[in-house]
Amino acid sequence: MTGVNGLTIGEVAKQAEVNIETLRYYERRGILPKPPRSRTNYRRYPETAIQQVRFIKRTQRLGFSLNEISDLLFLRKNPQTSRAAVKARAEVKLEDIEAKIQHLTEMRDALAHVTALCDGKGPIDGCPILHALEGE
Amino acid sequence: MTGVNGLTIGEVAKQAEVNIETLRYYERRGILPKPPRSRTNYRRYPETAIQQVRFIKRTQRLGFSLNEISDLLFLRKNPQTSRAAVKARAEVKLEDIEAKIQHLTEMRDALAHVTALCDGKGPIDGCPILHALEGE
DNA sequence: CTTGACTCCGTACCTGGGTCCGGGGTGTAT
DNA sequence: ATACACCCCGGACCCAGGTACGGAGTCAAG
Repeated sequence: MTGVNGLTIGEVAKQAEVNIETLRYYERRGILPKPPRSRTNYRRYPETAIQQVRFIKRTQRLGFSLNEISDLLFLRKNPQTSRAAVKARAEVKLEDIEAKIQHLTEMRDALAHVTALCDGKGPIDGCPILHALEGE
Repeated sequence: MTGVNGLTIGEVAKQAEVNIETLRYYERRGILPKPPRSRTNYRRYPETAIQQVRFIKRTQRLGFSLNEISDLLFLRKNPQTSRAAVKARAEVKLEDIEAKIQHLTEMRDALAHVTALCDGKGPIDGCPILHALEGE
């Protein structure tokens, strides 16, 4: 059954390291193309499906939501869209991520500062960490 | 009614730029302290509530869940703990934050890398960003 | 004293991203 | 031919984080 006829959903799931349900979910979401079916209605995926799923997962790990990913996939299907459009989306995401890093860094510095104020001794009352958090 | 008696829920919502329902939700979750009530059972928030809500929202945008935020708030809430315990909590959070920065930095670098491949010119066909995401 | 905006509460509903369930049909190795 | 793993589907469920609904009470202005 495996072979020239295509991959079963289970095989794709295993190769792409996702749950079978996730594949059916992506199909419902329109984010993964509907594969052809066998005579007995089994999904028969082309080999490329594995790469497509990995693409989705990888892109998700870069901080894109499934909606943003379908947006990217939609762009790719429209030959009249430009590379600039893709690049623009990537750049927006990049700025998102950079802003988060920036804020987290500020928070880390603030927390590190406050933590350093405390020698870890004494009662809660007058704890310099709590004092600093309250003022914030 | 506005003034020395405290802020209404609507005023706090407006100032902190959240939905009224969100404030009541936070209260149910125990993330926002229950404010005193007026004779007629209206919530009367102190001015500091606005800052508290903004703190929550800011921290959330940095990637902390509401549970983690209550954890952070727990630092200043628990009167039983010693300074050492507070300090320990703060240090764990510091590590959390550093891990998040690390993760985001990896995402940023990967995304910056693929983005840099593209000069933003030409048709989508052969777009190096999509190509990189597809193939790896 | 009425009107319209505001508040109360409980409960239901929504989005995102899945995951599981159950009753059925297949595929194949023994 | 029987067992057992695999697949089908619709729908329920999960967690997180809210939003909306609706009937009832309250407030402030005119």
